[in-house]
Amino acid sequence: MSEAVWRVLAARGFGGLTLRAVAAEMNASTGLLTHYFPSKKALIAYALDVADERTATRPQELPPKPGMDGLRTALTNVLPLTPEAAAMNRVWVSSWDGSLADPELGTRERNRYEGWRARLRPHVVAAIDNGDLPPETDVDELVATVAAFTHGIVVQALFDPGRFPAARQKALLDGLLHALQAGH
Amino acid sequence: MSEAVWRVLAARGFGGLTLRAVAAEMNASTGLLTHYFPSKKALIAYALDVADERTATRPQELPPKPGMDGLRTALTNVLPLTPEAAAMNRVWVSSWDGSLADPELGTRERNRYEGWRARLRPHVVAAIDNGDLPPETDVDELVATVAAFTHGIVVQALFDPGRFPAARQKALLDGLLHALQAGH
DNA sequence: AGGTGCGTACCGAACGTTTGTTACGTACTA
DNA sequence: TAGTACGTAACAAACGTTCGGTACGCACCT
Repeated sequence: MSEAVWRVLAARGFGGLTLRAVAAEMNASTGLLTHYFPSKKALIAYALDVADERTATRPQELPPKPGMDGLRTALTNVLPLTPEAAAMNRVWVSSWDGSLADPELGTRERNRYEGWRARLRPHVVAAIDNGDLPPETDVDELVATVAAFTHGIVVQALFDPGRFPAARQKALLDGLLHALQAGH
Repeated sequence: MSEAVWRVLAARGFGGLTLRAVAAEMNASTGLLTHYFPSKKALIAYALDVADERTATRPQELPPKPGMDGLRTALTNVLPLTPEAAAMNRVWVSSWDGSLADPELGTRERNRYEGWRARLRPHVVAAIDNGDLPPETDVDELVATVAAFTHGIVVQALFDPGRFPAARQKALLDGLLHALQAGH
């Protein structure tokens, strides 16, 4: 079931997520879908769950050590460096259309962002403790900054993969982190 | 006509852009719409034109002087600091769903990004000439970086306006630009 | 000057398709 | 027997698209 939903998501985005598309993808009837989902909104919610889970369990590079390197790794793991990672990012970006229109989904996306920033926070704190970042650094501001930068690179890379190959994405991230260190 | 299209876009996003919605918005029939647009894709293309024009002619703060201040102004003008600017950004973000699914629209969005970066470029060059940025700065990398950061702030602010009020958005931008100067 | 022809602008209705949803039937299981 | 797990069929609504018809204006002809 989650497999079929994900395949539809990857192929057509959230805008192309329909009961029949999912049913066809698993060679089943629409009755099966309505049996498990009382409404379309429930299907969308489940699709977001699927995306959440695929995001959480995706292959990730483990942070080598706390601090700046850990932060770099955490952000690198988000970038569309592989076709699979690109597909995942495409799904999330495509979800923003509906999330901006529906307040309920908007709240969910806001919480998702909040969770991501919360997961980034310890790395920044460790980087400060390590002396990689100046002690007077405002943690929340820096977290929001690197999160913004990373998603900005994601979007640009999705629309122009030729101009933003994996190597450049990583170089851009390195450049930003280096600049933020300020006292190297 | 462009007024009606824009109202639909602002209220329901690109996902909610239908012939009937536009027709209703201008108290006309669907026949009028099909008279001017041979297909739905033509309507979408026109809607993107409308969005492009509203973006180009939106009220902007003029760059006080070339260099870092000019770059800051150019980026500030993009941020969703007012309800109108937020509506405009919402429309653009909502357009990404379709642009990721349709190759033709994808190319168009890629070119739009390219144009934006090209417009940012002179400011970066001037900043280097002024000594605001180190002479060894890679212009294209820095342009991509500030563009990424800005759009990343846009998305976060759209989903969490409470946590990203205008003052914080500007403070975050200032913080980034300050960090990029590196030799103050 | 006045009729005629024709392209443009638009309406209103209908078409076929796709959508989400509902209802009903059937098989299996406990 | 009761309940879960589906399939099949139909539904109304909304969609993009097509089409016949009307009104208007401008050129042309006599």
